[in-house]
Amino acid sequence: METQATISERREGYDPAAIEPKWQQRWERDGLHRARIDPERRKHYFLTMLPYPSGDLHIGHWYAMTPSDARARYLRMQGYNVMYPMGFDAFGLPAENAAIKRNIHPKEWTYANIDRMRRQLRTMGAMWDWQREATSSDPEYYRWTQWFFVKLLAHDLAYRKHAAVDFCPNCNTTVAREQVVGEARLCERCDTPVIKRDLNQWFLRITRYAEELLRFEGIDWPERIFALQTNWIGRSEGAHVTFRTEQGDALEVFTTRPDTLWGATFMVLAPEHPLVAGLTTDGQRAEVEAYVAAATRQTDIDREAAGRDKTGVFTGAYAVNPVNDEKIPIWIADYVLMTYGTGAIMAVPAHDERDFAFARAYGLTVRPVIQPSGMAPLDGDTMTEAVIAKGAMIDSGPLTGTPADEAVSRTVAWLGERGIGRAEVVYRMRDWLISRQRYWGCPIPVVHCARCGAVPVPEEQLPVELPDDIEWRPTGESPLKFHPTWRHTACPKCGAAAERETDTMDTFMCSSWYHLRYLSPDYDGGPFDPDEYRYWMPVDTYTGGAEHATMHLLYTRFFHKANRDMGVETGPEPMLQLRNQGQILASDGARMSKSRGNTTDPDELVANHGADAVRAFLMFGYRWSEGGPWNAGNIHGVVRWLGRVWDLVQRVREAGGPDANGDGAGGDAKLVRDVVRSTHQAIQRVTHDFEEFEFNTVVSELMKLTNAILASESAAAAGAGRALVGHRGVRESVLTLLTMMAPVTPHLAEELWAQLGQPYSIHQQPWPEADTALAADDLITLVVQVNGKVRGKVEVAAGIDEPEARSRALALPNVERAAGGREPRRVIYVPGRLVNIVV
RNA sequence: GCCGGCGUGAUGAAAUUGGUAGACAUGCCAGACUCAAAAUCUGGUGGUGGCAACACCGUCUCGGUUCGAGUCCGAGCGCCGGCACCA
Repeated sequence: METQATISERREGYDPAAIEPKWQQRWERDGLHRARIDPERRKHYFLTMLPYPSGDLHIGHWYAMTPSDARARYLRMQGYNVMYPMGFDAFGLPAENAAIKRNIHPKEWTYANIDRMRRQLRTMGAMWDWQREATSSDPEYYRWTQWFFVKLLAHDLAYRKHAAVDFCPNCNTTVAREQVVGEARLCERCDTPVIKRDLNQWFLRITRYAEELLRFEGIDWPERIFALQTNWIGRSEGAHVTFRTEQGDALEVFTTRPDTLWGATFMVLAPEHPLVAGLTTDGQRAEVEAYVAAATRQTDIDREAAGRDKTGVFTGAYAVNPVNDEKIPIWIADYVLMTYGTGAIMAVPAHDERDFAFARAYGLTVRPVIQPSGMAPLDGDTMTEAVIAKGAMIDSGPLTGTPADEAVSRTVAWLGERGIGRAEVVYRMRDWLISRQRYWGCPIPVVHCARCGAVPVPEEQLPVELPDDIEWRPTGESPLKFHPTWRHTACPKCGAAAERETDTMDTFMCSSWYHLRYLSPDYDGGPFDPDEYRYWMPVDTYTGGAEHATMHLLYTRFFHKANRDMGVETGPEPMLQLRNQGQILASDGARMSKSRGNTTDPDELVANHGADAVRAFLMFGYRWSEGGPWNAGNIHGVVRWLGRVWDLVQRVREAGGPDANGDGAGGDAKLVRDVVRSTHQAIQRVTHDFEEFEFNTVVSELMKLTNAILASESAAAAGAGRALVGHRGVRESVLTLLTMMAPVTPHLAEELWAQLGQPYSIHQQPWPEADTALAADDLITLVVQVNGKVRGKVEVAAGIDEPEARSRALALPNVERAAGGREPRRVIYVPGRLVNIVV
């Protein structure tokens, strides 16, 4: 760090600490970043995921935001009317934990952090329109979060139910299924294993949108996100089949293999299945009750661990298989989950691994009803594993002999005709649990009335505000519950004394619509101003981390679709293009964390090198989509580059005005021509790379252009000793270089632009257009291969024709030697690229 | 088990449609400037052999297609991420 600090400090002139705040203030004063509706211009809503105000901006924020900013700036120079807003996802646990630990109010903690982070964010020199800032913990904001909730409730998209839910004992609150991570079932926030609790909680019916959420047409998002969301939603096609118990109760099951129905030799219910108690015979009751009790006590980790020995108990009851009226025993076992399908299965041990293991463990019949081709005839008594492969149906009553490719469809049709079953699609995704037993969140606007039940707070009474005076007790219940007065209110419907809901909402609820609040953060006639909505929505580009794939990114799509169906929004999707950046890791490859002490402080980097260097380095040093370990040394490259650009511009100034040296003559003319060509080639590549989010090559092309100008300059100096930079073409190239640098290093570009007497602001200049003719090479290097191996190169005129290229290639001594006097059998000529001589 | 992604110098990484592998940088080596160092500038830098011209090898491995493969196809290995007793 110490050695790097000296680089920019000692360079004469270029002092980022002086120029950066100067321009930031000027841009702000001039409202350069204000985004206003302008029907005459193409709009572009560029959105970056908003930060949680944890206290300090870290390098990850810079990595996510400054390349995004560069691209937003690029688009503005391309002529788009760009809106680039910023805000804070300000509700959440850390504030409350700080309150408990340090006795500071969450509100105070949060807003102090926001002030601090806003200051830090400004040092990035990003083009955020701060007048569109929104903070989710402001009552003016969460009024509308509540408004959405009430709407969802009115449209039956929110409901309350008593259920076994995931509870984090460390965060002291329930969490959504999406917020439980991995096989170990850890809390997404704090890595504590979650436990099950039976609670009355609020859910949003995201499952109603499962099918639509699987369709990604018309949105340009990474395939990876589609895969993650598709996995998460977990669609399964199969059939719903109604069995009957001997007593006549319907026993519903879902199966993906209706073609194996004739092989069902027993049934299995989840221990929690509502029919268990009624079905169990007196003889089996004690055993069944003991098993149910044991299953209830177990955690999901134990219960859902694959590969574990199967256990279960016979209920004493029998079911009737509707396809053949066969009587089969009903068991209970914890490998069947109450939360998926119907909580009951038909067991086909011959064709399902789990059922097979269970059947062998308890001596139940295994009956093959599918015979895959090319496999020896299956024998239920001797087979050692289930046969999953599809095959022709055997031993299946009227459908015996149905070939593999028709087995499922014909069975489903057959079931339908008899009213026994129908095709069904089942999803793994669950409804979104939004209740949180915490204080620092958006209150759920519901009043519980003894007579009227759960009554939504009327729109005109919103927001239901959080009380400031609150005590924290780590009880696992909402602190709001212990407030002396807050929860007592009158039922909005009947006026009787009633109690407020004391749980608050999942903060993902707040962030599901923040892009709408940015449209008009001060609007109070609705969550957003419809005029702003019509102009700006949908979001054109969205950038942020892929870790939100099955949480925020899924929730926000759901929210949008629900809003559309409720008449609040329009269009199929909220965000058209999504790009994910990777993560900056510590230099040892581990995740950066304050507790590990391996973080990189962006403020310090800015103090040492300036924001422009940090921005440029973060773009240059990584594939943006990948990220990687922090490497402090590599920033030297961009620091040096910026210094060279600065020095170059000083020499251009010294050389005088635009016409100081005209266009040059003689040897200089060629050098000027080289510079111009490099410039137009750079425009082509930089433009392409900005479009593709390839920021590392954006910067490397800009460096290359700088190097090309410097190389021509020193060649001229070595020749005639004149200053090449005085030529109009070179001066224009330098201006073009600055223009293309403007999105990457906005302060330096603006400063040097001004120093060259150009009109303020460089950020309002049009993006340069490449002239194909000027970009064209007049000399090209042809690679000459013999039998596909490079044996030489020739410099030729760009317009060379094939016979000429061929004879030039064959004339090379090394080529002659490699050919060894043999006659060419074939010559492949790729114009502008190579000549391959096959002998 | 299923579904994604990735694998290139000492390091970060480049490489339109298959067409000079390693652009642009970092680091390192040498030189210039300096009393010296830093900074800056110049040159070199994939491996092996050779004074050199040059040759051979080289993009995780093996095989294939092709005049030509980092890129396409097949099989495999390794790492990372997601899902998973999901019927």
